[in-house]
Amino acid sequence: MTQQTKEPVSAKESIRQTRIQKLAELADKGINPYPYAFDKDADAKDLQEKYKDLPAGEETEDFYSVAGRVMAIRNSGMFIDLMDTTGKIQIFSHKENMDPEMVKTLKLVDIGDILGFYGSIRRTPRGELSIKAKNFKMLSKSLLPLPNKQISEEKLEQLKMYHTMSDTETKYRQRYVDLIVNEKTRDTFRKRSLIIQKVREYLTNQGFLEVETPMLHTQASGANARPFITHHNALNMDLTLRIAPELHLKRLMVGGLSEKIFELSRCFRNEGIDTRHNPEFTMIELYQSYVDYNEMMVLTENLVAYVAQEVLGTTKIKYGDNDIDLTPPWDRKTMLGAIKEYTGVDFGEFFTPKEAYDKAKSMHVEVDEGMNWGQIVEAVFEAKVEPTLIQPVHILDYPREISPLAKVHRDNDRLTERFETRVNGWEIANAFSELTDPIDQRHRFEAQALAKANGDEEAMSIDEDYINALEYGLAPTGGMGMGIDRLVMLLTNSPTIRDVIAFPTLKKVEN
RNA sequence: GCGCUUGUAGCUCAGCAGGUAGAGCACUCCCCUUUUAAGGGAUAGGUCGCGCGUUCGAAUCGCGCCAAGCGCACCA
Repeated sequence: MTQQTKEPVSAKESIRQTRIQKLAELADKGINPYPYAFDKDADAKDLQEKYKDLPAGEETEDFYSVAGRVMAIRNSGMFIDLMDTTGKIQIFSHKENMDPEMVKTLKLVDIGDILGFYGSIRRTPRGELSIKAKNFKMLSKSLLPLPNKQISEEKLEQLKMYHTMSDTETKYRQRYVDLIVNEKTRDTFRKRSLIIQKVREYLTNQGFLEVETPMLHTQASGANARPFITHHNALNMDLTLRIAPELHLKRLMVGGLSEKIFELSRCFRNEGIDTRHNPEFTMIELYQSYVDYNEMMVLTENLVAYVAQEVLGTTKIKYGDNDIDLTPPWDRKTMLGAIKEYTGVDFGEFFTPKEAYDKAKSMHVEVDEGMNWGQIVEAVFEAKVEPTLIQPVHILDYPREISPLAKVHRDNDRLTERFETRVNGWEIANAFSELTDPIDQRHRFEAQALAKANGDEEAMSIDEDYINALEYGLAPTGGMGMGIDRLVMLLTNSPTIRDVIAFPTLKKVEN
C-alpha cells in the first residue's frame, strides 16, 4: 500500500487500515473473513455448567466447537476470551496443539473479531475452563476497535468487565457497541424481552386475545397528548400516529370479538423527552367485559407481581435507593382522600373552581385561573401527594373533567371510576370502568372539544364513529393501560427510559 | 421551549491565572508459549465538538452554533 504522507490519520483510522491489511493477508491464505456459516455445537454457559466440577489442571478428550467474539487476548494469543450470547469461555491456543499455519493465522486475529474454535475441554492450573484449540475459523473480521478495558482501582468486580463505555451519546447512538461491551445493557434488553413475553403469557393464560389495531389514525384520540402528523400520498390525507389504541380496542369490544382482549402497542406522542418519556413508547392496553375498575386493580397487581416473580424470582425489588414490595394486594387511596390525608384539605367540600383555585393558591400549588375543579384537584395531588408515593398504590376516583373516557362514579357524579397506579412515584397504569353510555360519551367529547377550542392542544376531539359504535351497545367493561417501558425500568433498576429502549429518539447529528 | 453542566487520542481521563497537548489501557513492531485484568523493550497516534472574536500567541478568555446529560415546563 502506498504511504500517503503526513495527512493526520486518527488512531481509529489507522487501526482500521491495519485491519484492512489483515483482510488482504487472510485472502492470500485463501481465507474468507466473512464466511457463510459455522457448525457450532456448544455454548459457553452450557460448557461452564457441564464441566463445573472438572478440577484445575485436568484435561479431557471431549471436543467441541464454539463461536463468539474475541474480547481479550493475553500472552501473545495463548489465551483468548471468547464471548458468545450465553457467556464467556477461554480459548487456550498453545502453538504445540495447532498446526503451524493456524498459529500464523492467529496473529491476524484482533479483539472484536468473531471466531469459531474447535478443541478439547480442559481446565487450566489457574482454574479457568478452556477450549484447548486444535484449529479455528475466522467468522467475521472486525475493522473497528472496541472501547478498551480500563485500569482499575476496583479490582475483583472489574476483572469480569472487559471493556467500558460510559459516554451516553455513544451508548444510545451506537447501541451495538454498548451491547458488545456492557453486560448490564445486554441483561436489560434480555429482561425487557422476557418481561414482554411474561406479560403476554399471563394474559393469554387468563383467556385474553391479542389483537392489533391501526397505528395510523385519521384522528388522534384515547389520551390527552399532541400527535405526530404524517401524510398519505395516494389518499392525499393527513394521518396521525396513534397516541393510544383505546378507542379502536373498545370498538372491537363492541363487536364482541372476545370478552377479553389486549394489544401491546407502540404509541407516539409529540411531547418532551426526559428520563421517563420517549416520543415513541410501548404500552399495553387490555379490556375485559362485565367487570369494573375494581377487577382491573386486582388484575394490575397480579400481572405485575407475576412478571416480577417470573423474571426476577421475587416481588420485592430494589430501585435505586428504594426497596419496593410488589406483592399484592396493593394500597388503595382515593385521590380526594389522599389529598386530605397529606394536606388536611378536603377538596370535595369545594363546589366551584374558584373555591378550589383559591385554596390551591393558598397551598402554594401552581394553578391557572382557567382551570376547572378537576384540573385543580389533579394539580394539588401531583404537587402534594405524588412525590411521596414510592410503594405501589392505586389512586382511585379521578375527577370527571379530566377523565373523558371513564364512567361516572356510582356514588359521586363529580368523580369517575378511574384509577392510576403509582409505583416509585410514577404512573405505571391507568384504568377505568369504561364509559359505555353513548349519550354521556358525546357530552364528554363535547367538553373536550370546547377545551380544545379554547387552546388546550392536548384535549380530545369528537370521534363520531366511536360514538356510533357505542350506540350499538358496549357491555360493562373494565380497561387498563400500562406503560411497558416504565415497568421494564422498574424491574431492571434503570434510571432512564433510554436505558430500556434500544434506540431512543435523539437529534440527528449532521456529520 | 427555558436554565445549569459537559464535549481533549479508539476508551477512561488529566492539562484551563493564555505560550500551538499528556497518562493508563488499546493499536504497530520485537522478545517471551501451558506465563492469564501476563511480562520486557521500542514506536506511532490528536482540525483539543464547530465557527467567529480578543491577543504577538487560544484546548485554556468572550460570543454564536451543534450534540449530550441533568433540572423545569408539557406529557405516560
